[in-house]
Amino acid sequence: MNREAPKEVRERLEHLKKTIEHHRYLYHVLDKPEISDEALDSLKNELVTIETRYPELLTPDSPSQRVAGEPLPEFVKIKHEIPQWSFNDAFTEEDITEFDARVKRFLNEKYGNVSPEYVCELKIDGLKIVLTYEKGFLITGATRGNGKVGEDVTLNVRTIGSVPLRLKEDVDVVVEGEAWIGSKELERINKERAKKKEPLFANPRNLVAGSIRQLDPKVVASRNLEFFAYDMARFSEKIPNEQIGELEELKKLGFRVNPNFELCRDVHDVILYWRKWQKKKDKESYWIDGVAVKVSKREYQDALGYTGKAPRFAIAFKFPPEQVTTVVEDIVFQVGRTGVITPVANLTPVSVAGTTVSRATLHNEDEINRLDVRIGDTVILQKAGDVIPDIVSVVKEMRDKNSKPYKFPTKVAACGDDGKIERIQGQAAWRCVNKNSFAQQKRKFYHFVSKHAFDIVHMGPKNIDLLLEHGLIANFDDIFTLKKGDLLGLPRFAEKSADKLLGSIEERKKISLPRFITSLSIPNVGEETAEDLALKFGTIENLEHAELPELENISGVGGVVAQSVLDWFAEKENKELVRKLLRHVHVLHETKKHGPAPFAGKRFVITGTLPTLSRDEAAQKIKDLGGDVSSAVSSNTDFVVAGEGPGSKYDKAKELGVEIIDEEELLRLLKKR
DNA sequence: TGTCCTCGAGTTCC
DNA sequence: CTCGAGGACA
Repeated sequence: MNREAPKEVRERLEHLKKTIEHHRYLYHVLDKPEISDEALDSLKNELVTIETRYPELLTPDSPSQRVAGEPLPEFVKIKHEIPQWSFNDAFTEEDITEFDARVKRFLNEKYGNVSPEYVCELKIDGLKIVLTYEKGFLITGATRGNGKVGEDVTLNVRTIGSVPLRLKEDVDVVVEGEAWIGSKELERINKERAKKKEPLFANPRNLVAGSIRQLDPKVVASRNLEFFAYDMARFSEKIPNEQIGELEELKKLGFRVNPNFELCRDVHDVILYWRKWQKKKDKESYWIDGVAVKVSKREYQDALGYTGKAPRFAIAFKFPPEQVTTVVEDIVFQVGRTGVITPVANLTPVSVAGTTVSRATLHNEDEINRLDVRIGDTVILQKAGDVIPDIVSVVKEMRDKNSKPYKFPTKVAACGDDGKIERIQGQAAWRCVNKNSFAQQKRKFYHFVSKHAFDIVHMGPKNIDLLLEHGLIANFDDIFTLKKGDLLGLPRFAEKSADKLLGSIEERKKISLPRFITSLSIPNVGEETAEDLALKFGTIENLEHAELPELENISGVGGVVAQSVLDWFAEKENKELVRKLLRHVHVLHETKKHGPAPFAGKRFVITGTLPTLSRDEAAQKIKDLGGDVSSAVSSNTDFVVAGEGPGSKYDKAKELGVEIIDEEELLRLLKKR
């Protein structure tokens, strides 16, 4: 029994309906989508969820009641002799496991305990086309339409190079496949359209659908469409009894078949294939939105048959969407190590690109204004660089009439004291006026023990919080006077964990000068600058007494950084801190072994996950031989070392023609010298 | 002064 | 990874 829908839900439903209708109109009628298909899907999903929960709210005019793919009136309709089923969808590994169990249950009745093999093929994001051949000649080409009736697009299909007009054998056959367009071609066409001030295509599928449904075949021919065949029916010869055989047969007849299909022994292999392609999907020139999974044996396929709307022997195993919509529940503020205030949106948790996201940074005040994001807004969310959640835009149609622009606060409680904040002229960030807030202090501690500073392995943010809370540490040097007795009184701390923590502190009582400088949180001085300073001054005492001209003399250090260093050492407490730290810590003044430096002047950038080395290890090896490792690719970069799953740097390197090598090659270079 | 490059700082989830 | 800003160089 359902409760009656609350007012908020009814209102949200109305907003959803209007918004979806609006974007559907932009997409299908005006051919000018403003949001991605995935974002629109996400809104539709929410609509269906609400309607399922509260069936009394479902009305016939709801966008959820619209049948997709009705043929357009401009085209002659073709009745499909072979019904064109659509596949059911699986979105998660549980879904696919359940599908496998269902298949086995069904086959069990007839064949007993069998374990069917599956064929996995890439599901290309294009437009499904049905080709009918008689005696080897192409007779018609049709869109899928609603599955029973499609549009006759024969003239347009004939312009596609990879669709054979005549087969290699004089057979009758109906072939199904996907028409698609490569991303390069999409770019080319969009460039041309931009010149003519015509609206751009948002993605390849829009372009394919738009092209195939062109009334003028000449326009279609000017766009380089491609075609992959994947299924056959009504074959006048014998249809092979395995799905793979069918693909081979299609190749023999002269079709292009996507080469990345695989025969999987069981559902576990299917999942591995899916995971593999989820990572690799952006490397192909076509768009892939999932994996088509089919029971391989034709006999089993026939036994499984069809439900009312989809085959039981196959399923579309979709990749997680990379763009979804969600709601901004609140905007909160974080205080960084330097006192910078970062606004963060708390979101209704959603799954995007395979992980659940509940927070996203809003960067700064300007970004909030640019997006015009407000609390309660429905927003489009994606992952920037595959990791960091990023709010792309606000779905303004979903916004309440009474909502007002978000006003950046004048006070942030976490800044302590009266919470006052300031924004320095010409800078993007607001900062706490109070430089000693607890929040900021905490962040400095995180930095002090972090990997590139003191690297105290078992001292993470959790433990820092705990120690601060219990008043066991207040200054950095307190870390080195911790006693076992102090720790044992803390929750979650017993013999073992206490020993471990004290052990890792002990290990770091010897530290290199660059790391020591990095750990101090001197504004504008990071790892790289710390290295430069260490090289120039040799000891922390020399650095402490450095003067402005000396500092500015260093390449990479200008007025701002130099003053920043001077200001830091001018503070009495900071001098005191260094003095106290040196009581417990031995700073190694290693005389740099100036071995051979064959990589001198060579600049490297590392991206992705390397097979054996971590990125830091690889960087160290390069630096040992005199090479430079920088974080961004530019025309000055000599080599990009790319591993598994590289990001935008890989593309940038390609664009600039920078040499790309893998770990193996890097190691070879390192050895050779 | 303008442009390009590099570094610092902040970020999320598992 | 991305953004902003500091620094080098023409």
